[in-house]
Amino acid sequence: MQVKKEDLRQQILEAAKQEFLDKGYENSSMRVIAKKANTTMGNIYHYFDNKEALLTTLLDPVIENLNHLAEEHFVQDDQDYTIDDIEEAFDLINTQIELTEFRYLMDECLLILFDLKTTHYVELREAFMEKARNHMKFHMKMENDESGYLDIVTNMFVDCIRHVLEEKKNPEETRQEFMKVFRMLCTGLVTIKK
Amino acid sequence: MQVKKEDLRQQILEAAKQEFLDKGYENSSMRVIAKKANTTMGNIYHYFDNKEALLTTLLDPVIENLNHLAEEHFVQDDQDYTIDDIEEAFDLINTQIELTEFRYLMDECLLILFDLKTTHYVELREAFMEKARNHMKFHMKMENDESGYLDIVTNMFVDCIRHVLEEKKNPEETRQEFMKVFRMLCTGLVTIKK
Amino acid sequence: MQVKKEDLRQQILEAAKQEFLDKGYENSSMRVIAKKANTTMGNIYHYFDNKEALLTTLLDPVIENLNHLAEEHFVQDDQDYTIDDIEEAFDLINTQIELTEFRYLMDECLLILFDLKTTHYVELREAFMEKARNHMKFHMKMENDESGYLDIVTNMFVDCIRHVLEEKKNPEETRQEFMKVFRMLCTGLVTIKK
Amino acid sequence: MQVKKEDLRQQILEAAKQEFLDKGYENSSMRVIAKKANTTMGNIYHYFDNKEALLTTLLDPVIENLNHLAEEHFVQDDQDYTIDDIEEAFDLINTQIELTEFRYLMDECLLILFDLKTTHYVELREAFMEKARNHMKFHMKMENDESGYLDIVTNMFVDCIRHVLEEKKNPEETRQEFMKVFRMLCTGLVTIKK
DNA sequence: CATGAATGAGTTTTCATTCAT
DNA sequence: CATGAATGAAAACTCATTCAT
Repeated sequence: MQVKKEDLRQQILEAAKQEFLDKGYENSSMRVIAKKANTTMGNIYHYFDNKEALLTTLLDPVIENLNHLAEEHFVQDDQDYTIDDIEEAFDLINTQIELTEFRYLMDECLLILFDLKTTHYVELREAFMEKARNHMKFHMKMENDESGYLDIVTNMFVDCIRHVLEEKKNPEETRQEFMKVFRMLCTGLVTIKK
Repeated sequence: MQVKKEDLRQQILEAAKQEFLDKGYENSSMRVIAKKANTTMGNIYHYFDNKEALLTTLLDPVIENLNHLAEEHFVQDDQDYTIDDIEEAFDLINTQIELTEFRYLMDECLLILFDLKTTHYVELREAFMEKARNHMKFHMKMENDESGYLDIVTNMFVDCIRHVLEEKKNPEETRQEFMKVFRMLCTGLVTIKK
Repeated sequence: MQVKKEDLRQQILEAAKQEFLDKGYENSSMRVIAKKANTTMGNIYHYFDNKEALLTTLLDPVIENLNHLAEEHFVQDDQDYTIDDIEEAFDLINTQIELTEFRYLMDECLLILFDLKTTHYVELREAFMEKARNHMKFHMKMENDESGYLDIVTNMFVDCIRHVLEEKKNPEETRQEFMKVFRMLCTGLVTIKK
Repeated sequence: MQVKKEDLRQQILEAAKQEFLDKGYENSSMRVIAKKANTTMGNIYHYFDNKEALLTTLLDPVIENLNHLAEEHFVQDDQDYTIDDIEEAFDLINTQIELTEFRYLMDECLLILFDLKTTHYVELREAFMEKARNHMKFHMKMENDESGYLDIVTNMFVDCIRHVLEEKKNPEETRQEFMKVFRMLCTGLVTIKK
């Protein structure tokens, strides 16, 4: 009946992750998570201090990855793309995406993060989004009066990630799907700006 | 101090709507809604049978509008757009969007619907999404093996609506913003297919 | 079945007071308090925000009385008593004790305060005790090297109050009992100092 | 790292004693005791049957000492003291207190016993207190109508012990402090009776 | 209509105790 | 002996809902 420590820990985390994805963190109940992890509520507290610790364990690596991404990718000396060199640029991105940490971002826990309504992660998330908006603003040479536009496009980029993740394919398929949608989004953006 | 019956009903609905938007339906508490509506929890139950009745009152018209939209707009004899006639097509849509029920869809309650995790509305929402996917599949002459792609694009379309609504501008501005993002999205789609 | 609001509020407070006296605040359970107050746990939360609010409602007036007492009675221009004028001094005190707020201190809740192990009241209590020690130090013309002695005597004074209160007699009897023990304590102190 | 059996047993007892003194028996948690004893909760149960067994091990010797004291000291053929021979009497007590089991009573566990709110020790404690009251009643030639007075004085005697113990000085200092307060208490008692 | 008291099941969390290893 | 995983009951507190007034 007894499972080895690390196994159960993973089972609990997996159950929590599924519940958080399904119901959202705030609506998930420890009782249900315990049941899904084939253990008791009390026992979960041997592995995690409290409900938020479950969230923390899942999201802290994600936040760290987001910060890495921001530091490494959101650098302002990149070229900006036009319709003329966009194909070329995509080839570059296509290669990068295989090499960089982009793929580490492809984690369902991102969806938990983006659905959160409470906790301090909301602020961390918004801080990242602000950076992403600034990055995109630079790339697209946007004026301040286009800020609403910018906001929407950035969110669509996020949703692009979101929906790729919801497909739950294998990493390679996920990457391709992401590139397909990303390309479409960028093409639209650049064409319209022209 | 006493408010007329219909007024209070609206106040309650408005408070519920704001709470549902802020916290999500499942995380909203009747106590807070009552407080925001300047009435008591008990009194809410004179106007609405239960918590779900609040949701129903808010979402049923939205569902009805979605169904109208599906019946009227998702008809298969529409022209499909190519890069060559896209400008012309947009002028048409631009006109339609002013005349048709599109504008009635521009209702924050849509956001409540799209954030729901439980209740039967999830199924109604998914049914509408399926229709929307089929519609888009036709427009874009997609093959079955592109279904993942299709799914993502449809969701992005939804998010386009979502984020326009979150801007909370006046109707005319909202419509323009929507058209801007919609045009970008479509341009990307069509260009890529070319 | 329904009791008027203020009645039940008092019932709950009385039940809490008895439980706190019996088991100590930390060991008292809301469930038991509810049962003793003939209501449900949930209902207590209509009257009081949480368990500590029960304590606060009981102890805040006590703290206030202690502060009044300290301000009014712990004044340093009092005469100090010697064995020679002690009888005379007692007559004075006997009168004062009838007129001043001393009698308001004769509240069982003092016992709750003195048994507390946690919460911020511990600090408030100790602050008062420090003042009382200083007051007694002045009266008894104590030197610093007698501080241990002082501490003990002050605590015995407190216990004098404590045990008078535990007798649960009517106010007049309580006052007399207090004076009897107080006189004994002071006589011992003064005689020994001589 | 491993400690010899008897050593660990003592460590656990010491940790329990400190916790019981700090938080009271009822508020102490086995988890904290285990941590303070540098062992695990489970392991405590190899040495002691349950939480109450910890208490029993600490308090049974104390109870036994109290019973010895009662049998040996609470004998009714003692002299009774008056104001005239009190100095002489104190010299006697001062000697006795060094020789007799009085010193064995000077055990912090007494404080645990006097703070207990539950368990059968409450009854044992009260039984001892009753004997002590009877003893003091005899010494002071009290009438029945002075029983309230008696109760208080006995409790003050207990508190006298309590506060001496809380000072945590070395045995000799403790004895002297006790004598100082004890003398003051008795002087007051006897003088007043006069 | 309106109030807010009342209920009971739900929530997260803690705790003494047991048990497999 | 020792570990720490596991359990189940109890803790404080919340919440949708009902009902007396």
